[in-house]
Amino acid sequence: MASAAPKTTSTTPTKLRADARRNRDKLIEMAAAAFQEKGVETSLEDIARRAGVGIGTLYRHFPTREHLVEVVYRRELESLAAAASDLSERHAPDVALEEWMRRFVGYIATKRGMANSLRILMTSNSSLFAEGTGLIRGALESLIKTAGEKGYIRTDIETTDLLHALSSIYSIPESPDWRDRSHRLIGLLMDGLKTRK
Amino acid sequence: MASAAPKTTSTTPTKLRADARRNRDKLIEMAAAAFQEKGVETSLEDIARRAGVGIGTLYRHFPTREHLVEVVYRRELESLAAAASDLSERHAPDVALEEWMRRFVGYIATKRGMANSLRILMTSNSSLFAEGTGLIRGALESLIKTAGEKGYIRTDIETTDLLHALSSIYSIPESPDWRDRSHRLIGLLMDGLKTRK
DNA sequence: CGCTCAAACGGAGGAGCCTCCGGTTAAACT
DNA sequence: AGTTTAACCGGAGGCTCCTCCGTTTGAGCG
Repeated sequence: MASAAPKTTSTTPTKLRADARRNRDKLIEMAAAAFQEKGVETSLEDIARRAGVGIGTLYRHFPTREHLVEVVYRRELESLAAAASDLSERHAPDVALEEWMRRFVGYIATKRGMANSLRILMTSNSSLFAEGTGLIRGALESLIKTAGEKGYIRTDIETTDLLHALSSIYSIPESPDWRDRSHRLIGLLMDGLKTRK
Repeated sequence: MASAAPKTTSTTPTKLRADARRNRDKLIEMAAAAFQEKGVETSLEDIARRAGVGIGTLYRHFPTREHLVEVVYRRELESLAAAASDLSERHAPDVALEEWMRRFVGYIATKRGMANSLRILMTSNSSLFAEGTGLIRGALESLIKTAGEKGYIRTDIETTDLLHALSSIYSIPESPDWRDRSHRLIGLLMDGLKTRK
């Protein structure tokens, strides 16, 4: 009964008519923006409106709110992972690492508050999250590795440990200076990473 | 910010105007019936209609769907627990135990399918569930105890074990003969309980 | 009793959800 | 280029949610 969900990767493989693909992309883009500023509870009708399509079109592409959330979520995760190699090319390894951690924090910041809705996704489609953390872990790992090899930071760092340290930012209570706090924490971590053992 | 939720026990202590209490009780009763036959997703408007009150009245008493669900849930839990002593008075200890287990099974049967909605409650108000299982455990325990003391069943039974065995019925896949299966399981358990070690 | 008024009622109204289907159009074929 | 048609579009419609506020009523008091 409840099986065989169609794949909905952001790099959609299924062939779509030109107009369909256009609308789909626009919807994802607008949904991302809307989720950002109003949380996942935003009106779907509003998202459709912003994308300049009818509500019917939205529902055809994403039969469920969760489908849409999933695609947006995965997309952001992928771009965050991709940013790692990008930053590596453009900056010194330590700068790249720090900047990436900042972005990571910025990313999970937007995810607070919609924890409840994400939980539904989490239980119904846990593979998404497994993949997701895999991607992130990989990105962080490669940053650590190159920075370590080139002598910018120590080499005895466990990726998992650093990831945990970053994730702990979740638990910093909501407050106006949340961003500052998390950035200070990252600074602290960087100092620690640069310490020769 | 999110704290100090008003107590909503089924034995409501807060003084209410006569009409208010009447409506409240009627609403709970109808909600229980509606949840039973259509699941927790039933239209609240429908519940109000059945209870013969306006939707506004429903929302005043239960600002949230979850509030209503909680009250109904707790009520049923309490009556299930209360049934234990009732059965004890009316039947031989072993019969009482078996009958109670049947009712228990019947109860959790109605809770399948609305697992998702209950999960929200579970995370937001876990004390309810702690209390709930406590009540149930207590009821089962006293049934086992008297049946054991009077020599109807063996005395080396752990309440928790039996409870687990009963709860495992959750995992029996949905099917037309679900009820039969679970009753056979109970029969099996009873046979085991009567075996002198 | 009859008055008073805080408490309770109830339903209209604005907004969102989701479905359904007649109209539109990209793209394959001739 | 013209035709065909399957894929796609969009919004009206039926339903539910939840709030807000004018009206009704229970119950304490003179």
